Amino acid sequence: MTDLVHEMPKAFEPQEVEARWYAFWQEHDLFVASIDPEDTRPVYVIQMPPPNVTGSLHMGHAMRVAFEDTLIRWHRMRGFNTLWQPGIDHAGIATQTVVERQLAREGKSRHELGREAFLERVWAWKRQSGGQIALQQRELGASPDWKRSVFTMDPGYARAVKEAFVRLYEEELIYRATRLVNWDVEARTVLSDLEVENEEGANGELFEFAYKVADGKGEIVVATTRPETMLGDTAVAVHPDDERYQHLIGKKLKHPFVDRLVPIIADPILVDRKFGTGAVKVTPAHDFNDFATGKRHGLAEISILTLDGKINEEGGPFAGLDRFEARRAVKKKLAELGLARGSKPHTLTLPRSQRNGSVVEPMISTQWFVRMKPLAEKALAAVAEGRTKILPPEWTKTYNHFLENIQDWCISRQLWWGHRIPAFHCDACGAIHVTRDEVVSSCVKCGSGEVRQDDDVLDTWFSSGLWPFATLGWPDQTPELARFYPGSDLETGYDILFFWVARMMMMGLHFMGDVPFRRVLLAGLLVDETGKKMSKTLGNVIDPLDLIHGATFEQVVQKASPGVPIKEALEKFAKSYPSTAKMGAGFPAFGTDALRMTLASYSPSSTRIALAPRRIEGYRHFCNKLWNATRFALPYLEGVAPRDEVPSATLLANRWILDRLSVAAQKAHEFLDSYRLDETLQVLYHFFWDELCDWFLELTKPVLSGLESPDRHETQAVLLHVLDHAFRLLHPFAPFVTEDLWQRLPKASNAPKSICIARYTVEQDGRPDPLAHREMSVLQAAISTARTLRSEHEVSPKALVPLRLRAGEVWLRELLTRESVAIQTLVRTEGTPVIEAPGGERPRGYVLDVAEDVEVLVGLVGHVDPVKEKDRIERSLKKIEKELENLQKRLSLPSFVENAPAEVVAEARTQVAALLKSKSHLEASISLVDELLPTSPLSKNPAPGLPSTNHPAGSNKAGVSLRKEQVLRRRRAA
RNA sequence: GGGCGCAUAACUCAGUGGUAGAGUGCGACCUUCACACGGUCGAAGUCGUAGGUUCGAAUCCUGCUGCGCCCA
Repeated sequence: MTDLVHEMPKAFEPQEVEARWYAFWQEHDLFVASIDPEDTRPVYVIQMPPPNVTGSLHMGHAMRVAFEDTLIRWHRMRGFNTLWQPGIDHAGIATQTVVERQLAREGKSRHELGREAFLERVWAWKRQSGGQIALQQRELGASPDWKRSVFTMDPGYARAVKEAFVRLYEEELIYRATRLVNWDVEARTVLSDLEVENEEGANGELFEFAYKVADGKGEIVVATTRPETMLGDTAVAVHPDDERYQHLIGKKLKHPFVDRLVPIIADPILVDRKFGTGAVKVTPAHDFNDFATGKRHGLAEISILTLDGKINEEGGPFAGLDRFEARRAVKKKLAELGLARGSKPHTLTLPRSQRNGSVVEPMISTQWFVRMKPLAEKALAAVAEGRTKILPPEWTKTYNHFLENIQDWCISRQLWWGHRIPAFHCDACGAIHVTRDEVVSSCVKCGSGEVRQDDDVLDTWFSSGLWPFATLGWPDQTPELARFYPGSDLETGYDILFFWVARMMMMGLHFMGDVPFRRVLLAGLLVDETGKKMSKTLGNVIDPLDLIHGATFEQVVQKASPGVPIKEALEKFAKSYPSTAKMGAGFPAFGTDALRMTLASYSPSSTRIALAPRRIEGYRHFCNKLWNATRFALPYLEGVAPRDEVPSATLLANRWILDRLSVAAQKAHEFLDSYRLDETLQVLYHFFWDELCDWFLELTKPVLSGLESPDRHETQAVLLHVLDHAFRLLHPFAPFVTEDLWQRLPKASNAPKSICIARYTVEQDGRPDPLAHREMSVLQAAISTARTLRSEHEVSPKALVPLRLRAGEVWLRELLTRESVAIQTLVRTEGTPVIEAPGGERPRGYVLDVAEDVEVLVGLVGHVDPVKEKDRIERSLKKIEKELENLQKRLSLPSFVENAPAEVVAEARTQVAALLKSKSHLEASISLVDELLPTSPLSKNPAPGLPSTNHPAGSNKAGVSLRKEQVLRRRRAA
């Protein structure tokens, strides 16, 4: 028997366990989604947000796995045909940027290489590092159907993207237009509105300068935060009602640098009379408000910037300068001309590229757009009608607001890496031909051979928007599509609600005629301990694998702040994670299971999730607890025959733990169903640690270590059953440790080969037993009370104390007698506790407390310091008196008694009665303190009588947790 | 400017009208034959602030302060 114990290391070692099981799962093909027509299981589908091909694993990915894998494993165990669709996104700008940087280090540019060679280079890089994340996701225990993994540049996927584009074009939902767009001068591409981040509170200056009136009479002073744009000014606007400028409206100004006259116009929309000088320079080609103003007044749109952010030939003497150099130069020149009118500090909102942080320039450009209104209407309706539910529901408002105010979506990008737009331009006649054909050799309109494909590629999010059906073979009608569309749950961070979720909704509804998923589960964003987003700049990024395998802080910060001197990086890191100051040299190996449970333990409604390494530690301890409970149990399970039905149980502990199992399973189901992984985990943690380990195992130890007997057989069967089901319940959260331990249990010959496909525990796998619950709560209260008495009197844990339990009701005495071995063991009593009817004299040197109608008397002679004891009692008395006062005050208010529900009033009265009882006990006890001395002079005197033993019924209700019960009892008792 | 959210124990967080909870940390005792990654017991919170509604408010309403996010 003892050999089994020695087979398991004393402590849980995650690395060793994790390495074994993933390979096992893959070998046995446990994660496959079936398209077998004979397979009639219900279907459950999650589309995994595809990580970027460039990306390295970060905490966000770990969180996706923690949530989605839990839901997938849960459904798989419930007998669903599950599809967790994995994949990788080609991530246009991000990937192109990475490869361009590599080239730059070699002193080359993509333009030197040419389009074809550059793309070959990107593919090579993709082949080399593109599978990295998928491998790391395996370390997180993810269980998608890997064989179905899709890359968004796969030929099949590319075909879907092209088809979607062509159809939308044919339906006139895609069009080409010249607009003012957001230009990323660093990446040299247009961006959609969503890819521009507005940096609020940026420090800038408001620079003022004068335009001279062309007729030489006077000037007008304008203010700007971007002086260089004056090179493109085509008007100056004032408010039509502004008396200061009435006489100037309609006059012309002389541009100081270029040969142009600038009209003064009146515009009530653009101009805020109170801002600056009340006169506004108008640059239609480089400002969104000015663009609109230009349209209202028919102004010329003069673009002054090149695609890489330099001043073009329209800038006269400033041509060729970078936009920021030009800003300085223009100011200097204006000053030289005596036109500068000073500047003052000004906070402004700077538009920055989400991708590279460069300041975005509004530019006039011809691009492809998607007409969003008709698509958005359907997506709005689908959520309004409940065809797709958003959880937590607060996000629905945000979703609606976005779609109700949606602008057309610019989908073309001036990149090379991506899905090339399937449009062909004729250089002879200017015709545009959008087609599914790979090659177009002559113009369909004029027949000219001067035809070339559009140079641009599509926004990556355009292809991502097709994900739920393009991964399943669309536009073909595949068996996969028939079976797995629509998906069930879509889980992701709320930050891509607009980018991805809303667009999938629109595309899914448009192309498939149905929503892409039934529920959208939005999770918060991981931030550091100070609440800041994780970013390279702050140096607060944590590689989840470092938490799983352990790492020194030097190793951690080398990844968090690459290239930064180690000391500086460490400082940054310590600032972001103050709690790590107490963690020594680095993170210990917490293991995947602990990390996953930690991530799952946050409420889904929190928008920010501050990763606290200490919290992970708590779950590692929990894994160790699972491990050691099993290590304890295994020797007793040798030769026990596993059966699928609930074992019969006659002993209280056995009946009780089956009751608890039933409740835990029921709650687990309820919480998982409503996406409360945190609540589920809390229930299971409590079930395993507090109920199974602290009470059940402790209570059964005497039986298990005893001789063979029907009781022992029964207990062994129950022990096996509850461990088996505890592991099943926890498996979706902690796949590795539960698989390992579950495999160690004795199993029937027809048992599933892995816990992954074992049936998930349901309520009926336990056995509800209200009587056992009631009896157990009495037993727990009696034991806890005795322990508290011991401890509060500072009796050494080693000492054995005499114990007497007195109860008026026969069933209670029978119960306590039946459980006297357990009581003796758990309280550490001297001999068997005496169970008797109340009313007898209190023996000398015993202290008394009451728990659930049971008087608990602990003999303390020789164990206690009377002075300390007196102190203790007085402290308790004070507390009780305060509480009594509050309760009695409430009860004396007629308004309370009349209006509050009867139960609440009754509860208050019960509490008062109990408190009064405790109070009199305590008062009696104080006078008894002296007799606690081993040789008390008072010993000759008989102990004063104790108050009546007919205690009112306790107010404990079934269902009150042990902790709660302890609290209630403490409040009442002394 | 508009909108959303958060503020609860030292820390990280639960808690949708009945008088405060968890994990970690802290204190005391215990190296008891599953686990010191443990056991038993304990201390610790005017629930950001000021009002209001209510018999009763951490919870509902309003104002304020601080923090965060989104949109324009």
